[in-house]
Amino acid sequence: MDEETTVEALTRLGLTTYEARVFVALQRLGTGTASDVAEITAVPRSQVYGAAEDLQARGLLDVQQTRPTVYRPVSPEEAERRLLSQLESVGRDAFGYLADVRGSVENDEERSEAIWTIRGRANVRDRVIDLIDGADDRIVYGTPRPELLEDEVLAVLTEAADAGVDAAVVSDEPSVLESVPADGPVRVVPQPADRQPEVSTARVLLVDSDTLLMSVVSAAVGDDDQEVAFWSAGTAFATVLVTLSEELIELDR
Amino acid sequence: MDEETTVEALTRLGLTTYEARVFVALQRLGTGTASDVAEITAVPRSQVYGAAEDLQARGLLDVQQTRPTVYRPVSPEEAERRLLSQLESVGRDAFGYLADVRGSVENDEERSEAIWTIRGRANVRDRVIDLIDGADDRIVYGTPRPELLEDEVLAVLTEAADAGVDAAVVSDEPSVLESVPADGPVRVVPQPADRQPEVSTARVLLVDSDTLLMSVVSAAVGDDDQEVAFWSAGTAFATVLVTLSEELIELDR
DNA sequence: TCGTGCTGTTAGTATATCGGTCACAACAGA
DNA sequence: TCTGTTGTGACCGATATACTAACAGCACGA
Repeated sequence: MDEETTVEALTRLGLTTYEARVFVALQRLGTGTASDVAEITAVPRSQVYGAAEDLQARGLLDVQQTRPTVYRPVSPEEAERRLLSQLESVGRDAFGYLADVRGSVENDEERSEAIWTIRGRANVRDRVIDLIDGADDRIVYGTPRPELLEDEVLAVLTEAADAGVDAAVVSDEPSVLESVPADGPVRVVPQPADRQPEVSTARVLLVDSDTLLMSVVSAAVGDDDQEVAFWSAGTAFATVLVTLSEELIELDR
Repeated sequence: MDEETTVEALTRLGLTTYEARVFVALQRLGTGTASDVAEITAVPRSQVYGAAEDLQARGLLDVQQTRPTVYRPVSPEEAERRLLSQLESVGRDAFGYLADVRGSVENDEERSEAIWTIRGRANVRDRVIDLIDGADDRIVYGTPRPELLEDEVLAVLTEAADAGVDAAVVSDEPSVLESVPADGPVRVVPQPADRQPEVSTARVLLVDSDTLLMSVVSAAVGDDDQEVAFWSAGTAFATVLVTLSEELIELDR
């Protein structure tokens, strides 16, 4: 992470480019005047004053009212706390309102048989966790890649298993099975190596008899792998797919 | 909190106005097509597609690849978690870098005798907490207004007192003193009502023998009160001011 | 006392992002 | 085949913001 990237990150947290640059420069300086700041970063001296005023209003720096004015940034840890807690409180209000109005518009169209798609590994993982959370009866989680049995997933699996749900991890890859604690409540089900359900499947998740998620990783897009998943719950589709998947997996209870 | 405010809040969390409107509309709908969304919110139908794509990339909605395409937002709680954790990780990187480069530029100018000013009540409160955290020996915190003895401040006072620091709250206002638990480690020191140190003082904080913060509330600016504070630490100024303040306060140990 | 350089403020320009409109081809159902 | 809807892309204009320039105090020294 270099300075430019840091400035960009700070703008994503709500600062303007000038504010971010001034703040970073002041961190490097410890304390400094507008001229000091303008010297070591690409902000015109005359613009430092306005940016600093804004930063002061956000609680990110203190001001020494002398001539010349001297600025003193709060510590990075302090700044992180303040910025994030400001954003959190903004978020609390907004999402509270959303929870209120949720589903407030009638939607005559009955969208049954829905199959939803998700892009991005983190997003897929979050949906997996969501679906596991809703399990009543049993869960089957399969992947040939150890990195796709994330800690968070394993945690909710364990949690569900502790709550009485039959939870199993299946794989043809020993390293995946080994990452599940042997003495824990989550079962492991090895698969024969020649029995690949789908060639490029990244994850399979079955929950109860009517919920399924399946993902693939396409190496094509951009630099890094792009995981794409689809899922369905409470639909006939899902039920059929779950049954199908079960047949492909040797599930010795 | 109405819809417009919510949209604004979401933009502060990094969404564009269109993205925010689409997301809010989908919460109200449950699920919906681009046309559904365009109907109940001020986003041209043609622009819904792009906004939804972006929201999908952020993990805020799933997509049903049918014709017409149907969108399904994640729950508000889920969305809040994802947005904030995205921002947090952005922040972690940035502030990690800042902690590295901190003070990396030599600053020959010795800025001793610094007195720093702070604007905004929350910012003042944070600095108060910061200074209390650094106490070794004793803390005196005075205010005539019960709302300026915030819970967070009382908490760190108690924490410090538990750690062996002599912590005292002084006030001429009984309601302030009553908000300090009588059986707790923080002492209370009543002041005679006629003994106002400074007419409009909002807070006084003394830490050890060389740190002081003092704030006033000016009713002039804008609609709400604007608290302004100054503080100094480790300076001769501070030492003198601490001594001065002590004389104005009847500190019977 | 009169420069000279620095400080802080303000007006002003340029540009890029984003909100908003329009046109159109692909598609589905009648 | 006709018609309304869908999804895509080009286009425009306004606003925010990065950036420039000019200038009036103030400090300090010749």
